[in-house]
Amino acid sequence: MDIQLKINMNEKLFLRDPEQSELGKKIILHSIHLIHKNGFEAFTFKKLALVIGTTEAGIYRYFENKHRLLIYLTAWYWSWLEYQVTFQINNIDDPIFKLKTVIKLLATSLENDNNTLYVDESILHQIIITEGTKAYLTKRVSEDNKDHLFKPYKDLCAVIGNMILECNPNYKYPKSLASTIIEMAHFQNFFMNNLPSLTDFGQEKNETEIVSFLEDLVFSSIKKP
Amino acid sequence: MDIQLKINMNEKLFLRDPEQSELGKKIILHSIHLIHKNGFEAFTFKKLALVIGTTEAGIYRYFENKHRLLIYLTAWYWSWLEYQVTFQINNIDDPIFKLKTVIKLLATSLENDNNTLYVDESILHQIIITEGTKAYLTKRVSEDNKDHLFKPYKDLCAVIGNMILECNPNYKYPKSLASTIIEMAHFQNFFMNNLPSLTDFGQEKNETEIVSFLEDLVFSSIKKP
DNA sequence: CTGAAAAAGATAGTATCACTATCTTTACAA
DNA sequence: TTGTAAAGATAGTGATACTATCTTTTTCAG
Repeated sequence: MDIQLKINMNEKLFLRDPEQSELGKKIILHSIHLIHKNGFEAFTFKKLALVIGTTEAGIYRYFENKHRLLIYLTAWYWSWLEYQVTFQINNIDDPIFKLKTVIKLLATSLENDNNTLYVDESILHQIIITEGTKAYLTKRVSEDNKDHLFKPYKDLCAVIGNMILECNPNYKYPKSLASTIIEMAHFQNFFMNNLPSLTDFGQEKNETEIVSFLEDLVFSSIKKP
Repeated sequence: MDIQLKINMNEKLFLRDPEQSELGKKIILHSIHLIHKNGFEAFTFKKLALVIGTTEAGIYRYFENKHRLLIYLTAWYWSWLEYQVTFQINNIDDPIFKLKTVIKLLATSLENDNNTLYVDESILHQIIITEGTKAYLTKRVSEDNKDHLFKPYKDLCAVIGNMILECNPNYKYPKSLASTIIEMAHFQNFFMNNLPSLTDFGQEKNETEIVSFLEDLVFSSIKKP
């Protein structure tokens, strides 16, 4: 079975669709590697152009600027993750199991999904941990939000929020708990690896402990009295 | 009573101590206002110099670069907040009350502390919400951590972690829960004001609801069985 | 197969940014 | 009075974040 997964992206995320050309796919592939290697601040279109073997101007035809490219990558990631969630909980009724599946997907390293040829999901996951919040922690967040650039993130949050309500329809903060799970899955990972005294996983550096923490947090909160 | 609060800062945070001169204090005061107004990305030493009436080179004598200045501001903020916590829980024994005090301090707007003349804490609080995580979400985080630049943040986290253990000595994740409280107090505030569908407070936009959410989250988690 | 249009490549230019260097002036303290 | 540290003034450099334009290549419809 040779199935290709195609994620439909909001057209405002780019100037020219990078999935429609070889150059565009190279931009996605190599921007992920470059941002992972040097961090988003040190990442420039000039360096990217050099690696790809094109010119700065060539990349500007696809993305307005590097911030838009970051938003594109995060949007892609959240869309892909929502698909993974949908796929893995298919035919499952137990909302507790669903939530555990989501937590595991968020908090553990991903094996690469061979259905997407030019995106390395495990590296992208690392990028989202370190750089993901920078996509929306800006002065432009409201304008970008009006263009629906954060829809995939909000959709995933809504999906998780609904699972929480399935567990306990009376729980008062499903959306806030959902965004807490998402952010903390990543922050606890970053802390564990970089500022370990902010976590309880500094010795082992084991992602399964993050899963345990998040499960404890979530199921304590939504447990019916 | 005219008491001045002086926060001792790690010397690696600056090249020349900004608290020791008029120019230094102007740098702190006006950098806070400029970052608040235009965001950290648009903030430059040139613009700051123009506002203050000095030169770019003058500011470089105090701070290596704008990222170091951001780390300084965050370190100042967390030190100041730990002092507020210490002050407010003085003579209190009930660990539940202590935790509630911390949550309120983290999650609600601060009235300006007149004991610090050149820092506007309520604006600084806003900055830390939007820009605070950018201080450590970098490739340099480990080096900066070795220089103890994040000590105030880690200290506050440890204080909160100990309160959690006072409530329940058997709770398994005191530090991770502490860092979760700190980050979520800020993130839920940012979401509420900018991406409200990620929270359950979008209608009211009331900080006390964030407090309720965090209290529910924390006390559900650490409750003894 | 041809011709038009779209994409990509090549090159150049500009304003701003992120510094570094150096020289002069001011302040204040021994 | 003189030495020293801070601040001011000015200049310069290489990188960044674009924009513009012109040429070449590719594509694909007729």
